[in-house]
Amino acid sequence: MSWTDERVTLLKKMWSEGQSASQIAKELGGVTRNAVIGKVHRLGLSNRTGGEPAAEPQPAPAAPRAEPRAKAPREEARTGEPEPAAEAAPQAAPETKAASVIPARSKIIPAGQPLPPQPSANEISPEALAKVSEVEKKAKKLTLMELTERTCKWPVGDPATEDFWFCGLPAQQGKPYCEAHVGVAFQPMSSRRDRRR
DNA sequence: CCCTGATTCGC
DNA sequence: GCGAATCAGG
Repeated sequence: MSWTDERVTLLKKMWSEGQSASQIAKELGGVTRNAVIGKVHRLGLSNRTGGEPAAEPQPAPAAPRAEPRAKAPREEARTGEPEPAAEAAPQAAPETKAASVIPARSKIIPAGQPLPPQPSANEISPEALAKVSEVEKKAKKLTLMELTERTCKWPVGDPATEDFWFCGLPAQQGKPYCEAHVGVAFQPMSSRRDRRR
């Protein structure tokens, strides 16, 4: 496979959307994530800050090459790159209609089984809920059959309707949900403290 | 172990 | 230019 115009276009699109190199590679087919990453760099869009070039001055003009080639171990010397890479999380809206985001508890729960924990809104941190609502937009919306060992199995919607799917985003290693859903699924004891009953 | 991107360098 | 191998990190 070669980097045709449309393949590059798709690459750019997905990369700017925040898709991972491996996801892009799968989508494109015929290439590995390494190929994707390599291309991304050659295209000069390694900096995912969609907008600006983030002008990065070239401080150190490559120092003298002590020992040239040779099978010697890689030179880890990074001439210079303070770049804190602004990880500005677009948390924004604190109160994102979170409530509607919680997986609806159907009235027809079979014999009460493994449905994921479905805490009530009032006992989850607003941040976590906000995160969930954000993530939901990017959810893969998988069907039961499409879930795998490593996809988020958080259910969304009412199982009794067509509007039901599973998150499907990459799950946290060892956990059944993606980062965002792990956040609302597993809470520290402290938060459910005075919930005596 | 799973995954991520970054870099090098023979091709 | 390409991308496997490798590195570094979560």
